[in-house]
Amino acid sequence: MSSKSNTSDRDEHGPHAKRPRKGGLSYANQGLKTDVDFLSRGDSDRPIAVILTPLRERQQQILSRNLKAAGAKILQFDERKSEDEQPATEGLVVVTDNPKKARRVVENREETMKNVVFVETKWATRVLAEQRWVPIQPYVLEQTKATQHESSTVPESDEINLDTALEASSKSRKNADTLPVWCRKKTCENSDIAEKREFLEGLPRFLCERCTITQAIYEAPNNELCKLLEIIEKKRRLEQAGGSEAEADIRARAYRRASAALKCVPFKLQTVQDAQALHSLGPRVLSIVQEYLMNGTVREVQLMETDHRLRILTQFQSVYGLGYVSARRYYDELRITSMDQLVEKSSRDESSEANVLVRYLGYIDKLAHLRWKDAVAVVDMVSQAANVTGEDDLHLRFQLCGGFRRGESSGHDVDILYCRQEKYAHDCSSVMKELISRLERTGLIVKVLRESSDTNGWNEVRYHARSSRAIFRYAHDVVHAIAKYKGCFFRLDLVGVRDAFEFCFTTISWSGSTPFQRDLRWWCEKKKGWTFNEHGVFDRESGQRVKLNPEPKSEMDVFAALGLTYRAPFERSC
DNA sequence: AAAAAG
DNA sequence: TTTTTGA
DNA sequence: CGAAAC
Repeated sequence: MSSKSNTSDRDEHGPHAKRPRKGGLSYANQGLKTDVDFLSRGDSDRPIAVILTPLRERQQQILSRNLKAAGAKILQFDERKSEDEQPATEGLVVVTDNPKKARRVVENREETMKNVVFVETKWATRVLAEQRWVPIQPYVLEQTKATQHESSTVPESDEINLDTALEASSKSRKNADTLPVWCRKKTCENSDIAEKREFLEGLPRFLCERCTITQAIYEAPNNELCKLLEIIEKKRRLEQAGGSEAEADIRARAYRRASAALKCVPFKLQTVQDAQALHSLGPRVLSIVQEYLMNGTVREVQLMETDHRLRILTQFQSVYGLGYVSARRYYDELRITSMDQLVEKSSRDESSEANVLVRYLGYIDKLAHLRWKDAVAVVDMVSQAANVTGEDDLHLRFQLCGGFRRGESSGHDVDILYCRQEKYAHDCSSVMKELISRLERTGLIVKVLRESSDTNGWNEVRYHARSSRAIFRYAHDVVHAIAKYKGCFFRLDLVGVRDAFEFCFTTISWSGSTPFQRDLRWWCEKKKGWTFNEHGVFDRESGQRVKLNPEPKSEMDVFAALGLTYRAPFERSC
């Protein structure tokens, strides 16, 4: 898109403008047609400058990277003063969670700045979610004008400070000239029903074409409903609703898909009609949605809390090695009706089946959820242990995947991928055994629950899955283990990619989320006639590897080669 | 359970 | 109405 | 080889 055409209709991008609808995608552009520089035109022709302060580190990283990509100029203000490069920018937006502190920081830094506007981080999130300019007015926290501070007596406490500022802001809001252009326009509320409906209907069919930005940073607006739907999903699986396991799975999955679809909606659903406009919500799910909107609760969900069997099954099913089938068998046939009984009886069980279970159950009461920060630290430890031991360097690179890569704040397991560094990529031998032993020696891995076999020697593997008939040279090395960090135990999954060129496909696959992956693979099948898996892309007919050019080296390359708009990991949390 | 294909 | 739903 | 689990 040329910048010239932008200039001509710049005014129409303001808060209130009734913009001409482009291809039916008005509310947000979650489809393929992305206006990359939608933040680059603010007041005059200067880019909009955005300061992020003070925010949690991870949030700041994510917002900063993406606002910049959208064309905004990012000014990093931390406590210590940095150097020069003053932006003589008119429109300065300060994105912050703490207006008082932010104001102090900004004032210390810069006297010449005019028209500073403090906005909630929600604004930035929405801008990115909708991929377009969003009026900041409803999100404004406080407005500061340098001239007004000088005239007013210096207030000591923050409370007073805030009060006067608010007063000033309401005055200056009327005084249009002192404000950046986007503030001069009147409020544009997102309660415009027609616009909402149009947005919902305009969402692309496949989850891999949408983005879910709010998930990683904030609780999404429809989070409560999503959680309820996911509880119903679990319940349907536990109860084996609908006869066979497969039928239960298909029906349960519909609820998961509905939840996933809702996670791409940047505003809170008010009516069933809103929900109806969404893809993958049919009559059954809508009746649940209606129940929720009317009562705030769903009876089927409450059963999960009241019913003893369902409660115990839920506990069992969370144990490594126990799926829905085994959980039911233990409860219904073996009459094991509590976690304590499970621990006791399985320890007396001699079968090899129970072996893994026992290994895991030994840690059951010590297992803890990790925070994002810890997961990142764990990757560091793994990397250290693998490469710096005074022994031969394994030349590995590591990649955090799973929920933590998508920016989720906590999780019960850490997924780490590894392969040889580029210089050593020709070597496809397995290092799994060596890596495990090094991690055991450093004390990170406490117990190996399961590891893939045949890692020695050539190990050429041909997979002839019925549906794909795909062929690849090496199976991935997989380790499921229990690890210990800071006195906490948790599940650690390691995946070794022996053909290093497959790494970008493996990274996409292991970064999830599950619904995102399903739709990505389904999209490949439908739109391209290709089969996508953790090894690469294969032609459905011939089973041959599809030669993508240029050969993808990163996730971004893969999206590009497929013809999909790139979605950052945190945009895949559906 | 929902949507696409037949 | 039948088929498909990730690998 | 198929079921179950991840």
